[in-house]
Amino acid sequence: MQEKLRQFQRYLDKAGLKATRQRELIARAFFATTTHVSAEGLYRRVAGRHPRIGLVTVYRTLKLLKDAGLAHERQFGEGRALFEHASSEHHHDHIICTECGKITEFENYEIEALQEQIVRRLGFLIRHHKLELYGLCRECSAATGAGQGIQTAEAG
Amino acid sequence: MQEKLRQFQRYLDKAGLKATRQRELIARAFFATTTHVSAEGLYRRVAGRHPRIGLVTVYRTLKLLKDAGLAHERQFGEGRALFEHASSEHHHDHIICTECGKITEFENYEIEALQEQIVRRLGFLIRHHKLELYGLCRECSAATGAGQGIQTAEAG
DNA sequence: AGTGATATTGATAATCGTTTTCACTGTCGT
DNA sequence: ACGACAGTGAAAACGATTATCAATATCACT
Ligand SMILES: [Mn+2]
Ligand SMILES: [Mn+2]
Ligand SMILES: [Zn+2]
Ligand SMILES: [Zn+2]
Repeated sequence: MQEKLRQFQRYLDKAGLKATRQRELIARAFFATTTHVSAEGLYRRVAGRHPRIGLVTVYRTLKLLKDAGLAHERQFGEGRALFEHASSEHHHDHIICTECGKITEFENYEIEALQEQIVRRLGFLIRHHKLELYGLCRECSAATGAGQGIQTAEAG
Repeated sequence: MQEKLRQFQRYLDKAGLKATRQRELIARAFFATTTHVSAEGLYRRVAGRHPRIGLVTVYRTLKLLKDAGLAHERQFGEGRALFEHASSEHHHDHIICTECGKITEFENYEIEALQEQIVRRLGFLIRHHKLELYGLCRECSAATGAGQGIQTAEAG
């Protein structure tokens, strides 16, 4: 957390940007999150104790955090974007429960490798990809009484 | 095309909806497309010869076509949605050129199978998925002079 | 073919997350 | 401390899509 804050300060300095009170507060709140958070959600966390900060500045600071390589922006389905730490850890993809909104992360080397092959075959140069599985989590599928039989992945 | 139109008419009839002049014109224009088209794009095609049709009706008819199982709606990146025929053919995923917007389709059974495994392991019940690869197509990567060396898929 | 209940249309306004604008304020190198 | 200029926040703008609503078209039933 302290290290990430320092990284952010360093980025601002190198980019000739100013280290403002608001930026530090927002970055601190962001690094304190452990899940996927929306701009609005982060705003509420910050505004709780610092009412003078505007939602616009949260949007702007999140963009800076992305530029600094410290945040990833995700667009699940429609609606608002969610942000999460851009850990130096592994890349991961997501499973989203369409009922309760729960987001589960996973990583699968084989899928990534297969994507590689496909792309190379087609002559593309891949920059990034998006793999999202939508469905019901264990709890929600139990609750809605959906059969637990074998399900065929069919996509949209 | 004639068959798809008939399917649409049948759907409208069964759902107690009316077969209007506008719906037929819009459906006809949609079935005449061969690529991914936006609501606005389809509207322009129709409005060319039938200026009395409104964009709103295009949106509404596209929703009906989806409900009838004849169209798929895709959300690539941000911005407007694109629609394409929901052929009875195989499911497919997409590669999108971030430079020129070209969309290439592909299907890979192994990836689908791996997704199955992951999901089953996590206890989810999958409804649909989204796999999109973003990068430069052959032409654009040549034009921008990006090296043709081996590229590592790294995702966002 | 005519009637009437009601589904549909299209112009317009509303929505919603995000970005721009702009006058005022804060930061930081000097 | 000064001053250039980047940053802030309130409000307005944005862009794709959806809701409203009065006027119109469809179609089952005569
Ligand atoms: Mn994540
Ligand atoms: Mn397609
Ligand atoms: Zn759930
Ligand atoms: Zn291209």
